[in-house]
Amino acid sequence: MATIRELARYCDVSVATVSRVFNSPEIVSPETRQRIFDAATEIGYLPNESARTLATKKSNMVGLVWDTDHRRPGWRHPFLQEILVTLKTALSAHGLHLLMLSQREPYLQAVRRHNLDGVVIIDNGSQDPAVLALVDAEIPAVALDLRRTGPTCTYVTSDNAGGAALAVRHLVERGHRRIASITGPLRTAPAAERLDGFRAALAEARLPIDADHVVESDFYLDGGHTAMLRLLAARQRPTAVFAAGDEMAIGAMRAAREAGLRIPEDVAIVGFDDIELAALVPPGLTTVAQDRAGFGTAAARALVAMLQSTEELPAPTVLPTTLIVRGSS
Amino acid sequence: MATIRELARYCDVSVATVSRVFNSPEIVSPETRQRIFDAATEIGYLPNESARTLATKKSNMVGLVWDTDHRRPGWRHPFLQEILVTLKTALSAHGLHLLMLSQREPYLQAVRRHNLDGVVIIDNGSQDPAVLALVDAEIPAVALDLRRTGPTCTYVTSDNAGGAALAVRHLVERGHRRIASITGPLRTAPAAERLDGFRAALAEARLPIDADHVVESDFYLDGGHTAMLRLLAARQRPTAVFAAGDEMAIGAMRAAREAGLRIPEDVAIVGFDDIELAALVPPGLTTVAQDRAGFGTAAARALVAMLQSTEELPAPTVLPTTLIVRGSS
DNA sequence: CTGAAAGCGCTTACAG
DNA sequence: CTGAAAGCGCTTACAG
Repeated sequence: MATIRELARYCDVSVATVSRVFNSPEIVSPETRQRIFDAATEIGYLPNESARTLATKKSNMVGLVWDTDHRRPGWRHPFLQEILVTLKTALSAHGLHLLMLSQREPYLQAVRRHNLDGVVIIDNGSQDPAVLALVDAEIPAVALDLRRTGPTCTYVTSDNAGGAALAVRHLVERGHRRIASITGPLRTAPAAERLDGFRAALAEARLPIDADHVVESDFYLDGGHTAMLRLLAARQRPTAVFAAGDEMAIGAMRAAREAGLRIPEDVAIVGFDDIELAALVPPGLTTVAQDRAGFGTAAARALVAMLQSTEELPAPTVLPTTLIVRGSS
Repeated sequence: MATIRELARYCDVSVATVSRVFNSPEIVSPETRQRIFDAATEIGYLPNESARTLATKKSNMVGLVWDTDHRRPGWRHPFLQEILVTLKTALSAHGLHLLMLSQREPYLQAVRRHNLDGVVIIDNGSQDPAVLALVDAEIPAVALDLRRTGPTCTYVTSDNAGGAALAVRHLVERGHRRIASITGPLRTAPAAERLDGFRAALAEARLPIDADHVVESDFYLDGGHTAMLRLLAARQRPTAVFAAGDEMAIGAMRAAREAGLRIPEDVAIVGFDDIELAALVPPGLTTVAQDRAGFGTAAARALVAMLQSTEELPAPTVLPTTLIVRGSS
């Protein structure tokens, strides 16, 4: 590994000039600039990032906060992979790398030790104090699926309420008047917002909400199954169910089928997320699709904007949702 | 952010002593050690990683090589999330962080610029020269699902051949004699190995392999569907199909059903991976389960071993597979 | 067990 | 447009 000193000597210039060639090429004369670039590739010079970070306090790395043990180990984000791919790609375009933060150490410590430029927070619904510490410390941060703002914190989320309303309006159009909902854990923003959208759309249609017809669940398949059992046992059985996540919706479908009900004739079901399975499980799950690629690119855009200017905080991004009608409704 | 100098002055010792307290606590006297530790938390001192890396040439970061654009954008690893979670957790326990490497720059360059201690390579089946460069450069590396070794490179993989054999023997026991296979892309190690296992198990049972009965596909659902169409059109229609990936198996089931065949009566199907969907798609897909958590933990173990001693290269890890019998066979 | 000092490889005012 | 020099915050032989 050649160092800046070696390259400087090789080109018979000072290290300052070499440094400038890599950092502000425009301020050095075209000839020497080119000569240094050529020599750099010739002798295989690469600027050492640790040294740069030490000198500049900027690491060109952003931390990824992604709490993995909090929920049950098998927890699967509906589209974590897409988020990572799009985030990584979009950040790369700005020379930023993603560092996955360990949970064995407070995130804020890791941010400081590594001079991270910012963080992306994938929420898991926990009110993690380590995450709050990050926001309080005014680290540039963008949260996903977590409506948190601060002087240096913005967020990107789906239009959860709007998506839920889409689902409900669709059911209303199909003639349903007794519509129930299986919610996610209401401490999580997406679950709470989808419930809000559900309520708002029913109010809009002037339909009452039976207290028995809202069951809080956990976003998982078995949870949806259990919740559906409760709905089927309600005094007034709903004719349609909006499950705020596809896994729960599929669990609910299973419960309905086990109870001898036909889908959608006896009970219609609509989910949320549009996971791969939704298209595959007969008769096809009607669901609300999120903009999977949007999360990563919007998060990267917001973060880069914050890093480039501390002047104005980027506005939160609310990604549109779309209804996908399949056989279950 | 307090620096080592400030902490040293605060404790009235030299910076060397402070450094020792954090790096080899045993060589400093218990009293001053404790005094320095206490003062560190008191004034909020955290060692600066860039400075440490610059001085030691070790970054405590390992690169994650994960090619995301090579395949189609929507490509989903059957259990990428588990790999990331287990890898991250296991590496954290050794104070190592995971840096997701950008593809805009040759991996080797990033490794050098950031002084990465090693890399974990999640293969995507491409013969990526950037990956080979890593191995040639003798960077400590562990490859997943890619049988590559070198002076500083080992791997972890499932017992793909053994798993395929499990599937075939099961079908043979069920009385099948015309068994076909839908393979993954044969340039990938898992696909090639599963085909080997398929062949070996048929030979073991003294069953012939019809040339028409091996169709190369792509690990995806639609690919499995197309491949199954070809198998159903074979002169001798197979009575059982081993699809070397669950997505393909599910595509094959769909094709069979569309052709009016009953599963498993008219045609039995066995997959590989045990994705979540396998249990959910009626009548349940018999499949070969991999040790999902094993990849990450084994990879971390191997890498840590390499980092601790350059003496002996850890042997490759071959994770056992298990047959999970469901309704499709 | 502890300290003084050199060195890791950069960047960036400050001069010229 | 370029260079000399200080500084970023650590670690680690070398002495003692």
